[in-house]
Order: sequence, then C-alpha cells, then structure tokens
Amino acid sequence: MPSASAPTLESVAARAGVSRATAGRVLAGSARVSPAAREAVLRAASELSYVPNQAARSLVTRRSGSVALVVVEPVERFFNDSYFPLVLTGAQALLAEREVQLVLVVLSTARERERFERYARGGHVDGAILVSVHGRDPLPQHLADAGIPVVMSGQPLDPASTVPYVSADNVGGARTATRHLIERGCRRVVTVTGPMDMRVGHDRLAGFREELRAHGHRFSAKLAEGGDFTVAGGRAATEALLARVPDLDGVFAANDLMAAGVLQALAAAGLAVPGRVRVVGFDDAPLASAATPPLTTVRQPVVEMGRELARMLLAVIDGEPPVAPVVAPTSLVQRATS
Amino acid sequence: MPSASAPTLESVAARAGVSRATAGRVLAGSARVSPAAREAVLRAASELSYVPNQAARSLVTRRSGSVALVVVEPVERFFNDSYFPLVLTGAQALLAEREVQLVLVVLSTARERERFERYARGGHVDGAILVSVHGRDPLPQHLADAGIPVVMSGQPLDPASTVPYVSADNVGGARTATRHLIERGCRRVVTVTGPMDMRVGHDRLAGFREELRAHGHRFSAKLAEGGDFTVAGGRAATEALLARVPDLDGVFAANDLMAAGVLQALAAAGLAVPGRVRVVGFDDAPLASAATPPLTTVRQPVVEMGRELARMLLAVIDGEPPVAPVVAPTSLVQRATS
DNA sequence: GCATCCCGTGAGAGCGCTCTCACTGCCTCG
DNA sequence: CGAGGCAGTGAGAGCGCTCTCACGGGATGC
Repeated sequence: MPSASAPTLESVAARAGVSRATAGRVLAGSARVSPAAREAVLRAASELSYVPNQAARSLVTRRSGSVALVVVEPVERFFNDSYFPLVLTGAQALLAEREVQLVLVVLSTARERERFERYARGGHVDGAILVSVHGRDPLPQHLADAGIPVVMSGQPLDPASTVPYVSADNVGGARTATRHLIERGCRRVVTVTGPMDMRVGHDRLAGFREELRAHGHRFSAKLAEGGDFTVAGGRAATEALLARVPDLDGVFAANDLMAAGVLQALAAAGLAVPGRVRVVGFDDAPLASAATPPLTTVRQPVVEMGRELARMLLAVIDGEPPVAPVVAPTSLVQRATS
Repeated sequence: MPSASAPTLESVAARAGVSRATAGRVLAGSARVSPAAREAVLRAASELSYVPNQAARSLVTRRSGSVALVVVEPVERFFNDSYFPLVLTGAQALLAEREVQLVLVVLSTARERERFERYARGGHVDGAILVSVHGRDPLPQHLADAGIPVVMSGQPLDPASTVPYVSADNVGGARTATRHLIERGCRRVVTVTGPMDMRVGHDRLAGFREELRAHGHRFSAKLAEGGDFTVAGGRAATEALLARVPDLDGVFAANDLMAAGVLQALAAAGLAVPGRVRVVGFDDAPLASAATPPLTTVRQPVVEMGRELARMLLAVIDGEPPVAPVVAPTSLVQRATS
C-alpha cells in the first residue's frame, strides 16, 4: 500500500507550473522544451520522487519495458545445469544496456505454463527468450502465434518452426572434436550421442559422421551409442561400446556429463586416458576442468549466445521483420584427456 | 507485434451482444448476470481467445498480479547456493495457488538495483520477497518506505527495520547442535562462526554460548573462531582452533560449507571423525549428506520458509497491518560425524 | 512592413479496463 | 391494484499516461 497516493505526472506538472504535456515532454527526454520549463519539471519530479506509472504508460505505448527469460525445467534442473547462469548473464548484460528489465520465469508444471501464457498475452512482458525447449514442445510457436515476440536457444526440431533461434555450431564442433581425435592418432573412434529427440543430438552425431568420412574412415551404427546427457548414461553407453568395439581408442561424447561417465567406465575397464583411449566432450561445463583427468572439450560461447538471444528478441519486438537464426562458433579446449 | 490488434473487452461484448459492463461482470466472475448473457460472453471470449489487457486492468485496480523474488547476489552465487532453489520452490508453490505470477530478479550490480527500484515503484509488481539481504543493506527498508510491500528472509541486522521477515530459529538450532555434541560426550566443544555482519552469524554463536552455559561449561573467546560461510574459511578457522585448543573434541560449524572445511582440516591433522572429534554443521545443504563422512547437521525448513514468505507478502499486499515475523523451527539431522 | 515560419506550449482525446450509478421491467407484498 | 424491491443491464466516468493538434508570439524573409 503506497503511503499516500503516488505522485502523478499531473502533480509534477502542477508543481512545476506547466501543463501535463510539457512535463511529459521533459520526462520523455524528447522534443523542444525551454530550459526554464525543463529545469522546473525536473526539480518538481525529483522533489516528489516521481516514478511514472507503468500501467498507464504501457496502456498507451503497448510496451512494458521488460522481457522474460523462460526456462521450461523443474526447479532443480534449472539450478543444477551450468548452462542457465551463463545465458542469464549474457542476456541480462545486453538488456541492462537497453534499459529493459529481465524477469526470470521457471515453468515446472503445466499449470505454470498456462499461467505464463496469460501473463505474456496480457502484456506483462514484451517478449520472451525461451531456453531449454525440449523436443517438439509447441510452446514457442504457440506464443509466437499469439503475437508474442519469441526467440529460443537451440534449433527447433520442428522444421516448420518460424521462431528465430541461437544455436551453437553443433555440427562444426563435433567435427572439430572428431578431427582432433583422429589427428592425435586415434584409429578407432566412437561416439556417445545425445538424445535423438533433440536437434542437438542429431547435429553432434552428424558432425561426427561427416568428419569420419572426410578422413576416409567408414561410419557404422556400432560406432555410436545413445546417451541421455547424464553421467550414468555416458557410462552405460561406454560399456556397450567397449563390448562391441574392444579396440576403440577415441571417444567423442556429445556432452561433458556423458564424457564424465565415459571416463568412469574407461577407468573401471582399466583403460588409461589418454594413453590407451582419448576422450573429448562437448560444452566446456565447469565439471570438464574438474574431471580426472581434466577433460578436453568443445566450448560453446554461452554468455555471448545469451547476449545474442536478447539482441535478437529486441529486434523482433521492434518489428524488424527478417530475424535470421544465429549459429555461434565453437572452439576446442584442449586439456588432459587427449 | 500482435498480428492483429488484440481483442478487447469491447469486442467481446459486441460479439456477445451485451454491453462492456456485462461482459466485464462475467469475466470478473462476479455479480448477477443472466445465464444467457454469461454464456454468450464466455463463448465470445473464447472464440476471440480474449485475454484482458493487464496494463488497463492494473491502471484501475492498482494491482499487477505478480510479485518479485529478489536475490541480491552475483549470478554465480545465485546458482551455486542450495538455498535459493528451495525458497523459490516454496514461494512459487504458494503463489501459484493464489494465482499470482512469480518473477525472479537477480540483482548483481548497483545499476540493476536502481532499475529494479523503478520497476517496482512503477507498479510492475505488487511486492517483493527479498532473499539474501546482507548486513545493513538499506534496500528492504528503502523499498518499504517507497510504499512497496516487502518481506525478507532472515532477521535484519538493523533493529529499526520494520520489514517483516521469516527466519530459521538460529539460536535454537545452534543450541540443539551444541547440546547434541555435549550429550554425545564432548567435553571441549568449539565453534566456527559465521560472518558477524549478518544476524545469522550472531544468533548461531549466541545459541552456542547459551547451551554451553546451560551445561555448566564456560565460554571463552578462544572457543570461537570466525569463518565466512565458505569451505576454505572453515578449514582455516579449524586450524586456528586446533592451535589454541589442542584437546578439542567437538566442533559446531555455523554452516555446512564451513563444516566441510572443518572435516578437511581434521583429516589433515589426523584426527578421526567421529572417533576423536565430533562435528555438527548447519543448513542441511546437499553437500552435507555427500560429505565424507556424511555430516550431522541442523536442518531448516527452507521450502516451508519460502511458502511462508509468500504468504506473508500477500498479507502485506492485502493491507493486513500487523504482519509478525515468523521464526521457523529447526531439527537435527544425525549422520555420521557425531 | 507584412506574410511566413517555427518554437514552445496547452488542450484534449483515447488506450482498455473497473466500478458506480441509474434505469427498466418483473415480482412480491400489503 | 398500487407501491416497493430487486435482478439484470447499460451508460459513463476516470485510472495516468502519450501523442496529436492547434495556437500565440517572436524571429525571419522578401
């Protein structure tokens, strides 16, 4: 409850001895106003510690001045995945420059999703950055169809999607990782793939296959085993691969968590890393440098991607029509496993 | 950009063949409306997939229907402290029940703080839950003075603060921990304290002293060494304590991170836990059960405290005047270090 | 010296909603 | 059978802001 009713533009104008219109001009920073009037208004505003009423403002401008960063994940995952803090940092940085308030929304339940849709459609935010969209989740397209500016991280699986996105160069990164293994002398390179209901899973496998072919190695299904982006999944996949390809000497894991599982399985099998088998992961998660031995991995510029997502969203909000997807370059971080 | 202009109450009313007032009544769920009119309005609204314009609504109701959960921390700390996900979960749960949208705001820089104040004062949110307020940070009182309903977690250090808060029973919890050590046979019990610029540091030390006295042990300054709630701080403090009190056989660490440091230092000194020295922490962080050996600790009901914070904030927003602070009970979780 | 320009300003409409007030018509009651 | 009541409805004001439009007056141009 405001102690008294909050000061309005009207009261500022009255105190400054000008009309509401003039006061508005000054506060909007725009247009031609006499220095005298400007100063009077500014003083009045600060004396009353005036803050414009957002509701009134957005009623006419149809802008709220804030955007949502939406994470569709259980709360625990949100806090345990190293990806989110980095995206948040990047997006926050750019939005702060543009004087846009970022609000974070974690959607764990169907009910929360629904509420958020009403929230967004009601004009509470001018747009949304969706991170961690799974499979063919219709949420992004749904919001976009409702006229809400939306961008997302990661290429959508649905080819019909028109939502602009920012993605790491997963194919290129996987090629780099694979090439690195081959160049380090590996002759029997295998891969632990990500989930195939995500685009990222497909792309990292595709890069692996392409690079193999480029070096005259032949790809066959037995060289790839599906993981689920978890440590346990990586371990299980490695065990399966070892059974099928006992002489494997290089492993490309489609993310670092699985790479950690790979290292565990190799250690359990008594295979030295990098002496007997070389391993490369993907993501450059904090865990990568903390692993034993420290993991060679492919870094994606997540902070920059967060910035780019924010920039992109503002472009969509400003109605710049053809917002092209962005593919961010990856780079190899060489540590001890290769 | 909305594809077409969004449907308004006016257009719903027109389609339903009633006046705006009647349409409003139906959608507000209130008052006496004929079944026929009600049904017509409902159908029109759903056909147009009408969502009320929040700006217009809050302009008149002076309510936004959302509240902020504000974390004054660097982004990394926000993601690395196990406290936040739990508070968030609790608050989110209660707010969802009351149909209030929660927005999360992370304030890392002075600039972001300032922006948030304008954001809140502009009426974007109806109130704020502040977690992780440090020392005598004036932010809570500042917001409260500006007429923004505010509640906070943790008792403020400033005795003049009028901001309602939810705190764990830190004194009681510390007493429980200390009593437990004494009852397990410890004769020389020491404590690693939290930072003294936080109320929680004071209180956990106070509980330690009280319980010591209650058992006829005398407290002296050499039995307490200041830590900073970090693992490294806990280790350093333990080394200092060991130098001063070589025959110590019980350590109460004011949080689990420091307790982990205590365990490290004791291991380094070759002192068996719990054989030679018993250790109790505070918080029941995930790390506590993962430590070697698993840590006995004092649990605070953080999820419930999050709920309570949300409930409290809604009470303040609804203008229920005397909102009393809440002190949540703690409980001992016995594991292997005692 | 008179028409033209434009700078600084104020009046006023209107964004979409909520809420009060007044009106109509039907039902109830004396 | 007339007065009162009340359910259902509509008209309209107004929340605080932005933005267009029009207007007075001083400077400029030929």
